Amino acid sequence: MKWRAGDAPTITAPAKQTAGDTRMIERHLMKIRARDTLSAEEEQAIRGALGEVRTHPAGRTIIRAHEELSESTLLLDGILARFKDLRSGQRQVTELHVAGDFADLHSFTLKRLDHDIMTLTPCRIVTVPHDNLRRITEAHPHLTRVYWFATNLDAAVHREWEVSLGRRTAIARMAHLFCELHVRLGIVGLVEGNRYQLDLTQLELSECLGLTSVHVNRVLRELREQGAVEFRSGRVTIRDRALLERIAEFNPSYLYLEQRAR
Amino acid sequence: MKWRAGDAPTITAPAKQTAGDTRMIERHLMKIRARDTLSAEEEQAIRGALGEVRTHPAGRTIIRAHEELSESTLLLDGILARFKDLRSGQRQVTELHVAGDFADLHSFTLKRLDHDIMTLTPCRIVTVPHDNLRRITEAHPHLTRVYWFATNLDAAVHREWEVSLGRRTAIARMAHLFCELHVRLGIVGLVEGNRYQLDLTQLELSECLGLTSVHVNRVLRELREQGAVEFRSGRVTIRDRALLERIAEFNPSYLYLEQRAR
DNA sequence: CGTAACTTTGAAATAGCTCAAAAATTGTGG
DNA sequence: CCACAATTTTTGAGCTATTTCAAAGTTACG
Repeated sequence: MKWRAGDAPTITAPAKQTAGDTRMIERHLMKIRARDTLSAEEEQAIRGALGEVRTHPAGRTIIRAHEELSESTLLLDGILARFKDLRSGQRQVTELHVAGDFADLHSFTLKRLDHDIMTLTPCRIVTVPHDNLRRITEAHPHLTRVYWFATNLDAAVHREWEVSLGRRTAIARMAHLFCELHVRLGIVGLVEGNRYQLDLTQLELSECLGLTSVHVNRVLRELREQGAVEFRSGRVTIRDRALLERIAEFNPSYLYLEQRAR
Repeated sequence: MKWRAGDAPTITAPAKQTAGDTRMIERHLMKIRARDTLSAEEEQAIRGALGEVRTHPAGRTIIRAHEELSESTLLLDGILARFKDLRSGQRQVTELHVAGDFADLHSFTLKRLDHDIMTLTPCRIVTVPHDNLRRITEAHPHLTRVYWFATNLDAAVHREWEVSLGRRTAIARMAHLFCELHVRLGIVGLVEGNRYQLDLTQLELSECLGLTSVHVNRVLRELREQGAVEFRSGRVTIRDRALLERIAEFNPSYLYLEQRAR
């Protein structure tokens, strides 16, 4: 079952682990290295900044708007959603996060968030205390830019979603989201060929796309019938990537997938 | 007349001025000080980072997507729009910028932008070379956080626009934009009582709101008839702020208008 | 003062929504 | 491992917010 925000939170036993586990932040490093270089020293600085590892079941709001935050959350596994609800109960997801993403690196400078963050699937996360981030900004200018870049990348995703929400048709929005996630999950090694796991309900997809779940259902059928992409039991199978990207008018340049000079 | 992107750019004679002009960046400082404190030394570092002053007429695309950038643009006067066009010619504005905003501080870490930026009114800007920003990040950790915060604030605005575009009705979107600009222009001293200058066409408003200009026209009439707000000849007059905010479901917390600890 | 840009209005069309219910799937306790 | 309960998906039928198309006013400026 998937829980809505507002349900009583279940206490999650924080599964403390050795934060230095070499493989743990592998996907995070893959994401950084898709765009920049990291020195051994910088990698060490990142590892040294890690706090506790925790696991959360699906459907938990793990960060609430307006709460003062003293750490950021790095997603190791699972899918997180940033979202806002209107009084009517309508929800808009403003970004999805995948393994390797910071869910709320922006809380380092904002101190509190203007939105909630919830788990859409079971998630493993590691905390990064702001004090440690501050030390990084004082000692590692390049690494600071790397993380500043990461928050600017979130903003670029927000902009592309604004274009989808404001101007793309329902089918193009859906196609665009599948394209984006294909790229983002590919970067961190979570795509096998033309397939990737995406354990969201059609309601959750609709909350990303500014549509109703009923219409998402119809749009998924249309995409399937056109032979572009299939979404079934939490798995996306891209049948015709060129077609899908044409429907979406997808241009990955907003994901900044090129190496930058230090 | 307002020019569309794609028109031949007119050469703008860069009006070089003494970059140190004390008042010049006043609005920029007001914006920062609405959320943080600045030491005299930091203020000096900002002034020392300024490059050339330029003026552009309305309707010029002053920064193009994908171009490599070596400086950022601080808006001194006027209104700028970040936008993306679809193949159909439909345009989505992803953020409006007002005096005191950096239009593209994110280009410091991104190196190139995923969107164009154009002047919607005549604009005066001052450039800030990235080399100077880099020097700031190496010598002024707090000021670095202030500017990182500024880009995170842009992202917060993007998120709120995603909510508008995805879930708000046309009338609420329009009302919300008027509320947002009332606050943002107020911060930099550009609101007189219940009125502020906003020299945009209804087409430009529609490009912000994911609507057609025809529907913007009808929505403006509705807001006027309800007695909430009037928009006439480039001027917004708020007749009933409480009503306007109720229509918009406006909550300014996403604008982070509180002082933060250094 | 003429012309381009912008605003306003009307009428018809439609993409996506709402409401409702059935079918399929998934998770759970026994 | 089964059977139930809950969740999720699917489909149908009617509805509506917003778009489209078209044309008439209005404003602004060279």
